[in-house]
Amino acid sequence: MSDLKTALGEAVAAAFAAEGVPADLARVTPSDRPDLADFQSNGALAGAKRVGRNPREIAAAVAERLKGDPRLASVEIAGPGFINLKIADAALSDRANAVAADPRAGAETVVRPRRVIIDYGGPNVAKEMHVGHLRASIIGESLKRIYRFRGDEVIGDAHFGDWGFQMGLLIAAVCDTYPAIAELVEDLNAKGEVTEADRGRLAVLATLGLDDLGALYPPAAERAKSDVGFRNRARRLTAELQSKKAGYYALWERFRDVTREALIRDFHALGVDFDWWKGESDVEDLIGPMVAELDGKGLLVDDQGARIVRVDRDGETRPKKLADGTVIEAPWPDPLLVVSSEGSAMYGTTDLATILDRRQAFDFDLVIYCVDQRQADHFEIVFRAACLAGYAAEGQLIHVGFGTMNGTDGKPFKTRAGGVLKLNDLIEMTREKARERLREQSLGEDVPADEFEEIAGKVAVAALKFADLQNFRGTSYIFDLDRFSSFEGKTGPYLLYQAVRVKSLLRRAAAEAAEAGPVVVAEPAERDLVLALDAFDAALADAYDKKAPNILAEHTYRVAQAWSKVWAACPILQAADPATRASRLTLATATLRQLELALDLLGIATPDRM
RNA sequence: GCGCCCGUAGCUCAACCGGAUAGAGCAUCCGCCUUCUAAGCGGACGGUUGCAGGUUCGAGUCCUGCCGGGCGCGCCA
Repeated sequence: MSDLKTALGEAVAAAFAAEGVPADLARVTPSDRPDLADFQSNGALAGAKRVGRNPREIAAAVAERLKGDPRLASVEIAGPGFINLKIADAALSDRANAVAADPRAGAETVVRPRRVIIDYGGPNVAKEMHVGHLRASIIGESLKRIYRFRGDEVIGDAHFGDWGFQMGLLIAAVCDTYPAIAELVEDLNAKGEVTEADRGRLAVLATLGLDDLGALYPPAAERAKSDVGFRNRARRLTAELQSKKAGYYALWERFRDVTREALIRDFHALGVDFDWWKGESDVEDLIGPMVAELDGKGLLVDDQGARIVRVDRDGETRPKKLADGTVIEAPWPDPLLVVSSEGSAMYGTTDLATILDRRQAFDFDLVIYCVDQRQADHFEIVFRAACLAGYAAEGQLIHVGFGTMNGTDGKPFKTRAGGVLKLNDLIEMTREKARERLREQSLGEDVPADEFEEIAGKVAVAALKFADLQNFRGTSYIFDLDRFSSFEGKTGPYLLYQAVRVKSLLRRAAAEAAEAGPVVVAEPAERDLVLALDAFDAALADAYDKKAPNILAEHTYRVAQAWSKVWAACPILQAADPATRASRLTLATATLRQLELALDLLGIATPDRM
């Protein structure tokens, strides 16, 4: 069952073909002029040049062929050759009934499902989430849901940053701060293993919380920039951890576990859940054999003491400025640094090994990296290396970049105090605002305390997520606290509110034993609502193809708005006659289903009341 | 220096392979609750799409050059 746009597209294509104009030009789109038509086709304009005919003449001939179509109330030609189509109310009613009867609310599935991994979220050990993580997790989560709903087999992977130089920094900082832990770690290092007898002593590690780690890491990272001795020590500790020295490894396990546990909880509160929590450490064992394999394939080249894979193709160069100021033509992209001059694996090495791991664990057709746009060059290099190594085919690895969240000064967002705003603080702030609003509605007295909290949480998450998702992912935007915690206008809570009003209405209808029946579209507001509902599949397909949840967000808002207008203009339970009431109840049910479904695909849960 | 992204209403953002009169929300102003949740609905105000050229029947969208902003450019991740 296809939507009106597709069905009309086929009819127009047939008419074009019959006129000898390429049918691929016969695209039907929602009308730019709702006052004149529901849909339009601009194909005659594009086709005129190709076939050497006047566009209006083509449009007239096509229109003539379309006039007999019972689904069309009118076919008109306007301007230089636009074909304007107005749908008959009966056809609109049919479509509404079809959407109402469909558990998927009119959405199709892909013809050929793919195996897809979506890498998103970007959590790291010892780092509490801040507002910057909002985009990374929200966009990826929505893409995961959209892809899965369209029929692909999808794995969401958090790709936990738990292995690397930052771990050495953290070990140094923790040992300097907590002598008892330092003593235990040295002891275990000396023994070379952790035995059953050490169980009790390990309890001291359990006192380390994410708060402690979060407080220790930033100053340590800062110190490493200027203090060469400290930096070298952290490097050494990193290497010793990576060789799995018992004490450091035990300490690191605590870092990993305490962080992962807290992050899983925080992500879940945001409606973000991963299928895989694979860490960078999980591919550590693959790196040695992988390097040997790359070497065997002749891909590794020695360069300034390091080992690299060149990924530039013939003739790909760019002017490059050297340290001494001279400019030379150098290959581009830069090579992938696989082994540093100190013999350690780098960021890109781990990423490459992760691709290999994913190939082995889940024979993917596609991996989507939902990561900050700033890493575009890095991924280009890694992807090319992966193709050269034979881990992926051209086009199977995609970087879906997103812009940064900036402050009003145009730079990455900072609080007034100059620090980062913790994601949990932002959520709690918004949740408190939701509680206040609920108390004003005096809903607080009517619902149990736990439901009250649940509603406040859902409203807060809806506000934050929708505020982000309505922006195209690729562009940076200015983070405005007021806008993110706003509940009126084009916001998440507005969308929830529309769905909740329908739920309330349907509860009442059930109590009055009011029956639903066939939809018969009559009022202008009803027409607009059905046209909005009809556009679901197109929005979904577009969001899928472009990996852009904002397209679905926009659609969802339109449906909510169209419903709100019906609500204001068309009495439902008090409708003039039983048939109208039955029709509107069906329309309400269909709208609710699509709204809840679309919101769910955006990662937003709908409460029963608010 | 080189590359990528961006510049649209007072503010924050949209705009479907180039199409008609560039759309929303917020803010401001004016209306609408004895009837299904007013977190709502209706209306008004608000634009030389950074600037200058070019391609086209037609450009916010494509090309060139400027201006302004953000980001990136092997031994951090």
